[in-house]
Amino acid sequence: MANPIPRRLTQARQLCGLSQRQLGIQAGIDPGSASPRINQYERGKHTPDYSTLSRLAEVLAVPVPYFYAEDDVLAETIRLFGQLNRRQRRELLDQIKKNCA
Amino acid sequence: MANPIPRRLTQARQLCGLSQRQLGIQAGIDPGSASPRINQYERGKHTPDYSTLSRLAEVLAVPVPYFYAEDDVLAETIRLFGQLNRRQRRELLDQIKKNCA
DNA sequence: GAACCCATCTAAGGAGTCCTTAGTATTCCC
DNA sequence: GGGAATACTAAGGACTCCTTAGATGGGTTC
Repeated sequence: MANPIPRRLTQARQLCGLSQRQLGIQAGIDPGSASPRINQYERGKHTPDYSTLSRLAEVLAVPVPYFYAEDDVLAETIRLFGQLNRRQRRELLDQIKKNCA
Repeated sequence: MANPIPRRLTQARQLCGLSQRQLGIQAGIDPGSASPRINQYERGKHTPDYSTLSRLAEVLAVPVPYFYAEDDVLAETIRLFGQLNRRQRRELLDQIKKNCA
């Protein structure tokens, strides 16, 4: 199975209407290397470490695990989870537990 | 924020009742280096690449994104999501969409 | 208690990956 | 054409990982 980061990163970035360079800069990457780095990530040439991924997630307003979801339904579930408040998250988890039992 | 992999990996491994070495071997790592590698992952000394993480996830029966969940509620949501069938997953996603709208 | 086994953990260095620099190609706008 | 923005790539020094070798502590058996 292929690393899902390239696809997820591109998806989320384009949804935010950012260029590769802009995304990198907003995530705190040196402006001189922001463009190649994000490009390398999106093309699967290299993989960002956790702290980089964490800052990218913050800029793109998605939870970090979103980048690692192969399954589209799981990816969307994770993305929307990030928009719920604490009570809604708990309620959601309780509901799944019922389905599993 | 700290990388959640160490904590999640330890949690999932212990739930399966495997030793660090056993987990590594079952994930296809060379038996001669399985023990130190898993230990380094669990202690946060090093980070596994995607293909390694993917094989660990398979052995431990969790989705890959589970390892990257900082939030405990999200972690449990992702873990249980992996145990649902396709229809249940769709239903779950539809439910979240209602909550978001 | 000593000899063994198992699990956890660590140091160190060769092997491998990433980040930076420098640059190309394409498009769009003036 | 000239300028600016975007996407993209090669190459090498900088950095991280994987492997090897071994230390530590807890059981168990003799």
